Amino acid sequence: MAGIKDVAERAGLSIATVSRALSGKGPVSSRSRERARAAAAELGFVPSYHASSLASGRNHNIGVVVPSVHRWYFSSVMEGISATLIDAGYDLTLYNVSEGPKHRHSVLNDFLLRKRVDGVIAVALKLSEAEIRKLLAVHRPIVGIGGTLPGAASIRINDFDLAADATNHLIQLGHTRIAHLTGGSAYEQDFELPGTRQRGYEKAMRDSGLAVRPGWHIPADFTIQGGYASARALLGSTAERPTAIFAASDEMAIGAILAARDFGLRIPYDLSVIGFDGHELGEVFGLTTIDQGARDQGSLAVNMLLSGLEGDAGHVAAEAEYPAKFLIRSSTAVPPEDSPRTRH
Amino acid sequence: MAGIKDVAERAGLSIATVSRALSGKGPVSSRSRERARAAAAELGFVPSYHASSLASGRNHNIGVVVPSVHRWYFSSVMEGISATLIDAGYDLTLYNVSEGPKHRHSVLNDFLLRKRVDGVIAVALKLSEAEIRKLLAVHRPIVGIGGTLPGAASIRINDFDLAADATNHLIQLGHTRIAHLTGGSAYEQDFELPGTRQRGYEKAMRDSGLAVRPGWHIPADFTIQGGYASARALLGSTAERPTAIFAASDEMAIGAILAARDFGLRIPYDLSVIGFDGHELGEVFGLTTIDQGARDQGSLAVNMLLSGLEGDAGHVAAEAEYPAKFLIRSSTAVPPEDSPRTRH
DNA sequence: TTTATGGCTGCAAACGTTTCCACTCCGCCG
DNA sequence: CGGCGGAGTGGAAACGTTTGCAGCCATAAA
Repeated sequence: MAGIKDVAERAGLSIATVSRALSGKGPVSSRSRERARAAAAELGFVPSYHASSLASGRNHNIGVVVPSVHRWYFSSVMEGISATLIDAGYDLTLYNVSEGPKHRHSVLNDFLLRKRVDGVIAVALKLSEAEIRKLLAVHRPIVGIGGTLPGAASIRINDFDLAADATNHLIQLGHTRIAHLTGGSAYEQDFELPGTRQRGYEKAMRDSGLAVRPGWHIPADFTIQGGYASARALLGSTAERPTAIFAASDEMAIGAILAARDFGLRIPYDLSVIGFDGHELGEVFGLTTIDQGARDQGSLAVNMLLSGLEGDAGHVAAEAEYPAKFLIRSSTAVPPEDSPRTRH
Repeated sequence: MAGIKDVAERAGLSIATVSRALSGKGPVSSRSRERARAAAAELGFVPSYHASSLASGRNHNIGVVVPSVHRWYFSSVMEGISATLIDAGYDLTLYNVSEGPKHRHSVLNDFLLRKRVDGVIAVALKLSEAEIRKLLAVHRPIVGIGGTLPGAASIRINDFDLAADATNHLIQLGHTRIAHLTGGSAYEQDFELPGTRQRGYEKAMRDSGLAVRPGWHIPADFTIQGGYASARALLGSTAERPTAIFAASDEMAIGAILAARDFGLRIPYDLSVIGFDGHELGEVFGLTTIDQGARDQGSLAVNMLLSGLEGDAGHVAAEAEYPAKFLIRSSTAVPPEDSPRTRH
């Protein structure tokens, strides 16, 4: 393996000059620059990552902590993050802590403290203040996505208002019996948005003087399967049936649509369904939803991080609210005229 | 930031001893070990990643190259890889090249050559021999998943035989008019398995003397949306309708089921559908499929890589075939008795 | 008592860059 | 015409570990 020394020899230059020529930092005559480049190319020289990081203190590496890489929202964000990082010439070190608290703990207290990343993006992770403090002590910038980080920058959507908007959309159509599919408790551990969206739903209901029936916000786990199972239970029950469902994720909404079909309910005539997220699959089902642009949020997070890294402003802009788009398709309509059968 | 020097001073030991004590390599008296540990803990010492990598030549970091992190198969494999790596104390550097050839090229010819990873896992990527040669020159082990890598280790399932099995399952049920949903051409660029599965399908058909009608293997793009669109086109056409569909992915199979429902076809009475992969969602649809244990393949790849790294065997075991499981659920049955209407 | 043995230990040399500093030119301004 | 500044260069000191080597001191064997 050729080192910078070999390049210097071959180019007839000093190591220092070659380093400057290849990195683009510092003044180098164009003649020297050419020579250095040529020699490096001939030798197939690639600078040692560790040596240069050690000497410069810059890693060109961003750590990303996610609760799962398998679910739609996270992999969407990841796509945005990874594409933007590659373009910027940065590595992306992935810490997927889906295996539970053990991994979460070792990542936060071991892996991430070894100063091998220049910054951290935490996706939908509720970090404690102590955890943030420790991270900030080692890495300049941290940005959170989908959840505020006390003391660090973050980018998020307004889950509360948007959930209220979604609910209001149904209310304005004339619905009064609106159920809500939300996150399960296991999910919640590290993740505040299910709760936030649920509160948005409750507020909209209350503001319109509508009852939030206890049986009508149902934990699912944000997946199609979960939404399907919960909606089956809901729609199959002998109690009065809702005329609309607001699901806190598109996946659960799709599950609800599938369940409704099982019962022969036509969407949107017998049942309106609105989701939340902007899942590509929503198109197939004509799902009305709120598109939160997960992918773009990832890109944005990277840009925030990198600008805070390059500019020595030290800390990154405090908090950015990402504008979500209301997407009205064909899964929501006015409620059925005949107040549907009230069994029993 | 405390360095090893500070720890040594505090513990009243030499730097060398502290290093050995903390890393566990080399002989250290238990008394020294205790002292070193205590001092390190008190100072909150975390060894510098780059310095130790530079000195030791070991990175404790694996590079993973994937064509996408957003689709089911890849994110499943990633889950397995990431969990196993964290347990082993390794970092995972993710190179997601879904953005196309530009990223693919810079990752393979730039990012990965800077010796910052100890090994590479390439998922479903068709690497050229030249690319593999360059990688092997820098990193000892490389293992591929879901695609053979000439000259490197790989772990894969037997796509050809399994696709034939799936097709034969339908044939044995009595089906003769069997359509196949396969990958699209854009997808194919870097990925050999759609073609392989298609050839398995064709072989099984030929072996049973059945016609492979040109209009009946249809490109989709491995997604639910793609499968849905293709199946709609297929089932809605005026031509003779197949009684069974073999989809090269579960997602496409699910799309086909949704499309069939649109046409009022009952699964499996009017139409049998078999998938391929082991997608969790298959359960909801009662999808008969071949579970290829994507997640476990990821774990296995890591173990192969790490054992080739720790043992200085140099190269990793050549090629492992992962056993897939045939999962018969309720989406396949004997074909309808009345040879269904042949329109036109 | 002497000599081998072997576990512990510390010194110092890597590892391969980046970057500070000092130095030499050269052109330009006063 | 002298001094000044700035571009270009090279030497050498970091950066913070790991590890080869050699020395040391017990203990066991002769």
